[in-house]
Amino acid sequence: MKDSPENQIVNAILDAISEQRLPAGTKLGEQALSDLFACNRANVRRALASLAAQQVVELRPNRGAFVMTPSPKEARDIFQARRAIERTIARHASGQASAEDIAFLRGNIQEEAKARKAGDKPAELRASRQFHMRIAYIAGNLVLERFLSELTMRSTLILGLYSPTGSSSCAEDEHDRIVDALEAGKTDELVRLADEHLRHLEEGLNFDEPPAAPMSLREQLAAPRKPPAAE
Amino acid sequence: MKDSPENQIVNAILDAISEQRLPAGTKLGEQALSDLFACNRANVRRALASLAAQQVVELRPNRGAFVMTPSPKEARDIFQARRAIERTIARHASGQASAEDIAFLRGNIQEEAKARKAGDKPAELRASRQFHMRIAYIAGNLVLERFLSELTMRSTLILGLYSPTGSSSCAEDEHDRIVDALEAGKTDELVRLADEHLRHLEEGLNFDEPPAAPMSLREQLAAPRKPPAAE
DNA sequence: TTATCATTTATTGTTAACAATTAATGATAA
DNA sequence: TTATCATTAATTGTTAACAATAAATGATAA
Repeated sequence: MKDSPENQIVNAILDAISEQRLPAGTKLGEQALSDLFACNRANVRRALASLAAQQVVELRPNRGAFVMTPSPKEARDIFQARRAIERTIARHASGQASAEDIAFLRGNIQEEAKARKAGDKPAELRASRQFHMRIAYIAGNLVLERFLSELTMRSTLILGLYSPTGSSSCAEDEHDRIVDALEAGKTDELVRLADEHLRHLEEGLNFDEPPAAPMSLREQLAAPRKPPAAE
Repeated sequence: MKDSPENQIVNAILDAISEQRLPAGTKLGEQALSDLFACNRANVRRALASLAAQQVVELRPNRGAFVMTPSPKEARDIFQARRAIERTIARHASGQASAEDIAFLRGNIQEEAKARKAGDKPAELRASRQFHMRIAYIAGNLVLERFLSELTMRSTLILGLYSPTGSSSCAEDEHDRIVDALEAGKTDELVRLADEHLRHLEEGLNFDEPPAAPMSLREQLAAPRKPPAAE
């Protein structure tokens, strides 16, 4: 029941990105990946080609693969697309949730709150993403589910780049009300809540400051120490 | 200014599918492709991996790559997603079209009509697809544009499988009215027209009969001649 | 004939070696 | 010291040969 090496790599990278362990701009060397997953470079290359097709990885010729760095314009497009898709998902999920679905979502909200209190950002992001993806699952449209999966992934990169540390995640009371509306089958309200929820998330972004650090291992280690004299 | 071999292959296959020259289920052999595009198999494999990530090609382990054969359920999901995305696109394109855009669209409608009369199905499909994609371009959201590109591609495969030959394309008068509403900036009407247009397209599908032919070169050549005796 | 099985053929999957390109290092000159 | 340039190292891109798997063919037996 084991996955192909290619899928393993793809999923590992997607997981890492969705938990912000892999920041935008990180180089994904072929050698490093083939060592890590104990496979040949051919598999690594196919995995990177897949990720590039999903716009999660950027492939620069003769330079290698890098985690995509979304521009402000891309960020706007992505959130606009998310609203369109999640509104549709909300409309089709409304009243379709099973008892298990509702239980999962309520548990998920608590899990996210706990992670936030504990300062465990990866767990918080993972929970938040699972919340949105579960509703997509309830809606029962695999195409929209896949699109949303890609968009949440890229959203995480955007939050990592343009979020003033802290406002990066969803407001939990909004998730609460979404589940209420979903369970009650109040379609119009659910759609409105989903739309507003995403608008709030987008409003928390700040594109004025530079996109943080492009980074490389060397720079990450060289940055902390300040110049001894001068200023 | 030439593309990488990988992009060449990807674009050639996408073009062929979008004009129904490559029907669903067609095998895409690595050797055949590397011969055709005068490149090594490594490039072919990356191209196929990209196409698989876009759900346009199915990758069966140890069997090879095949043009995706959408199931009825997938067909429904795809058209549902298309409506959601094209409605959003219509809303954002409304009133944003330049004079060139309008001229292109009107010219495109004539082109499609001409191709239909001439019985040139590939040209008709190409024109129809360009119509939808141009409106996506006007809307100015690259993410939605890419999603729609994928969905129109898969729609073409669906039409090839489940369309009772003839009703396979868009009604041209609908395209006409869409351009009118787009030019006039009548947003609500435009969105309604776009939605109805896609519903009509979907209503023309017939899932009762078997998905046509799975086919292989040999079967295609063997089928026409009937058994001489017996029955 | 029909069905089953071994053999052959073709295709995909894997690996390693080599070439080409780019980044990094260190030397030289202003 | 700073800038420029040649040299070196590392990484990506390409190619070919080999192994593994599945399909096609043909032979054998019922």
